[in-house]
Amino acid sequence: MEGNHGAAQQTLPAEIPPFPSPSPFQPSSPMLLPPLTQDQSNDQATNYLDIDWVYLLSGGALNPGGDQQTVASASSAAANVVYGGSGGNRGGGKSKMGRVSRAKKTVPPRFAFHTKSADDVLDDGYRWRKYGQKAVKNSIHPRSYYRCTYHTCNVKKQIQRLSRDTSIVVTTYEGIHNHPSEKLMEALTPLLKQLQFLARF
DNA sequence: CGTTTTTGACCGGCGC
DNA sequence: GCGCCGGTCAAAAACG
Repeated sequence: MEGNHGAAQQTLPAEIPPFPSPSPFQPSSPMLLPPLTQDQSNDQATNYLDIDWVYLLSGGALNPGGDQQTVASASSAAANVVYGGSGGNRGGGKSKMGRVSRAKKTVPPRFAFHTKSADDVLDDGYRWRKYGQKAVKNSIHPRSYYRCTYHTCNVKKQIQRLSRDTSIVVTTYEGIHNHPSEKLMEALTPLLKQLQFLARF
């Protein structure tokens, strides 16, 4: 979000270190959100947490007491994306401005995945509703914005492809779900029932 | 007919 | 203060 454009502009880290090895990550396997360090809300410093969980889950070991990959690298490659505004004027033609007070500017912790997949949106067990799409600078691929459709859940995620390697999809999560995913519950219900049955003895 | 996607406009922050 | 830029809104279309 920190729109520092000029010298080094790159909000999303286009340079998360890639996997050392192809991880056996299946897009259909439900993922639990890993524990996050609650942001300490530094004044204006965006607390950018960028961990390659796929790498971690696939056997990559962290140094104890060590530093995760808190990468906030910014690379600059000047290239202007020329995409003309489409002529067709369609939805969204609003000219009123009395918008209700927006959410405050709190920057929840974010973390990104690199996924090698042919499909943009990977099935993580939650239901997402797309609410935006923007062209990314120095990339021909757009970035898509999704939001969790659960009633009171405000988790968001962004999906974009690397311009260089089209097979790499970067999924950036923002926030923590306050509810279990229906797919997870569906998978867990038989186990819970069996657990209850066994607990009677 | 309800839900999701599409897509230009709008908003707020930041650099100059 | 202006303009760029990334993120969000919301009307209409698309989808089932």
